[in-house]
Amino acid sequence: MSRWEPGARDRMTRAAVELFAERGFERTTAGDIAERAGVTERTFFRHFPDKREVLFDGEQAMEHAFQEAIAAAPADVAPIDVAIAGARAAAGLLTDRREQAARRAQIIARTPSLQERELLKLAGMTRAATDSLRERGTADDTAALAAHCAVTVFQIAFARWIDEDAPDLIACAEEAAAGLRGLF
Amino acid sequence: MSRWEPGARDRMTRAAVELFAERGFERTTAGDIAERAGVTERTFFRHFPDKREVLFDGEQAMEHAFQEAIAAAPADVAPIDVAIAGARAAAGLLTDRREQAARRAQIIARTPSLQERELLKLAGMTRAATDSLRERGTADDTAALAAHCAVTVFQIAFARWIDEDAPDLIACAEEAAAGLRGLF
DNA sequence: TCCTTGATGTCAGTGACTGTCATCGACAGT
DNA sequence: ACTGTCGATGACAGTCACTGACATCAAGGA
Repeated sequence: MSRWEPGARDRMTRAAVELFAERGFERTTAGDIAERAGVTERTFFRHFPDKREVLFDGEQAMEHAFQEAIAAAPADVAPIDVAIAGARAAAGLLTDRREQAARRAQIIARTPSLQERELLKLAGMTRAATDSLRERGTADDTAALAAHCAVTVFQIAFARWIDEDAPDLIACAEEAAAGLRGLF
Repeated sequence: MSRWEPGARDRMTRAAVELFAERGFERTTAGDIAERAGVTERTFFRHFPDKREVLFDGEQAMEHAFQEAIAAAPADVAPIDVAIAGARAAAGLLTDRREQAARRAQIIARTPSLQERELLKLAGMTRAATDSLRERGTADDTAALAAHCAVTVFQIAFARWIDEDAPDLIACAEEAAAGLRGLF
């Protein structure tokens, strides 16, 4: 038996989501989260660089899925279709966790400072997608535009999935992609 | 003659830009800015809700220009073209101030926390554009997609204007819009 | 047995904000 | 000129997000 209970990081994320849902993000201090998780505030900040980050712990996985799907696409597919395939892959990581995603989205929607962080993560996805497209030979400008479009598809699909009780996130992404094509 | 020198807000924005350029955003305290502007820290926070906001004082004007251009567009123009006309209008507010915009962009590029704030402002522009498109009868989904595309055009045009010494922001926007159409 | 390592606790400190109250020039009404 | 209100500011204390430095202690290896 170790000196401390294992799984501290996981306890902190759970405690944070609970407390944010109960009192809201701003009315929850880092000390509150740490206390509920059975650690000190200092330990909280050793695991998370700031208080917001505790809500964005899985984002890097989506970025990876996005990038790998782009890298894996056949060479003769058009950049916009490659990028959208990446968005679909990222969406695939969420399909099982709809309830959790909805709770998280509700907390973020109520808190401007968390919206900022979410936008930064989406910008990170955009940059990652842009880089992946470039590596397969897409021109810089085209890559950036296609990546932005794909992230837009992801965002709009996610919003509809949560807000309108749509059953399947991937289907929402297809719809959004179709809508995008329909604009031109 | 009044009790305090007038133009306190303007002095604070100037002082902030100077100090951020000299030492960087994080190494500048709100008290530093206030001191150089000849006021107290408390007064700084009466004018700006937070330290970052001092760099984003003119953003609302761009949002208005964006919205009004959308509202003023003829009824028979396609939504994506209306939205891009909005982006062009917003860009028009910057054409005269290239130097200032470049300084600001450099500060922001060095500071993640300022990037977050900028992304939030861009998201505000997207929402405003979406609302304006809806008001002229565009379907919700179409409006959101077109607004996202227009803001993307704005972003990419701005980046090229600053980074690649392009002479004219509006011309950059035309190029970006053409590139976007070329994706489909 | 001793030493190292890794995760944690403890504590003091900085800086971004916020609430509250006092101050004081300007301006209007008398 | 007298007076009262108003708006912008100063002064000050307080909370909370973070950070650096050092101490502690279980586990595992030499």
